[in-house]
Amino acid sequence: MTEPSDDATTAWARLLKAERLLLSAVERELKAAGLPPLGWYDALLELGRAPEGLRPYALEAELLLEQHNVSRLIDRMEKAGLVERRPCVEDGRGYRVALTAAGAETRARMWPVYRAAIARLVAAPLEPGEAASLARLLGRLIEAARG
Amino acid sequence: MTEPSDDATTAWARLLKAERLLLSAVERELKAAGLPPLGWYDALLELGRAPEGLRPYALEAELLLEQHNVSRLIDRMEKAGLVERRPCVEDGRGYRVALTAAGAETRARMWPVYRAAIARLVAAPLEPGEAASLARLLGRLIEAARG
DNA sequence: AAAGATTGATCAGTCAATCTTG
DNA sequence: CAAGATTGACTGATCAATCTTT
Repeated sequence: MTEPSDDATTAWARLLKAERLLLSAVERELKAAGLPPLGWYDALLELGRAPEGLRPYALEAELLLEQHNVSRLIDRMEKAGLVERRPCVEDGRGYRVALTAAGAETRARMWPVYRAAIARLVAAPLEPGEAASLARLLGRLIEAARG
Repeated sequence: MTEPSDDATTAWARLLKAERLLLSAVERELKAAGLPPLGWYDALLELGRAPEGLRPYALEAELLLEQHNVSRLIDRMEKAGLVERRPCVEDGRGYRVALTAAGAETRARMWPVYRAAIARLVAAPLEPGEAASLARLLGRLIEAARG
């Protein structure tokens, strides 16, 4: 079948629209609170799980970013003092990126704002169980796009 | 309630991830076919519904773009010969944007590529009826974000 | 003053080329 | 040569200021 159903086309259009609307609302709230953009949160979160630091290529896979974008994201976050580059003994080509204390602190300040936005924009509009349904359906799309 | 459920948080994370993955796949395919980015398609589609042209502020609302971004999008599309700016008798501050023949033709060439991508990325991974469920749930988020 | 639209400056993302080490 | 990472040049998005007309 090469013809998508109307339902599939509507779902696709709404996926784009919902993402834009919700993401822009979240970014607006973070900015209003004097906090960094959401992309930084994701990076800080991943790095927080690896006290010894992560290789850029590992961040690349987690964040769905390209190599040069990771490189520049790390540049900006390092400049802001939130992460640091540490030499890597096992592979001289690369290094490890690790959270600084300021990075951990910034992530901690971002979460309440982020959490409140998710509660209002995602949890509140849905009936109990619908969030799980939505997560399941989106999970199917993600799996299929990867395979 | 200010604490989102885990389901809501998962749904949010997957909304971001699914949108990124699917959109980047679609953009890749359009580019591989020598076609313009998806944002142009949306604009061409809206303009195709209004033979007499649309005011930029109307496009702004439809496409969820900001005024200055619409202004520059029109610049690029006009430069590519796909739309034209027409004087507007009823309001001297603005103008109307209208499709050219080349714009209509480009939109027609984009649709088969776009349609095939939606079929593969959205329709194929879901069971019958699931696309409708997904569309409904996303619609709820969109409504709530607007209200 | 408010609405419609544009512009210059700056910041982030992308492309292609490059550099270093495995 | 392949993998990890960076850089310069360009394109696109954003911020703040501006201009014109209502």
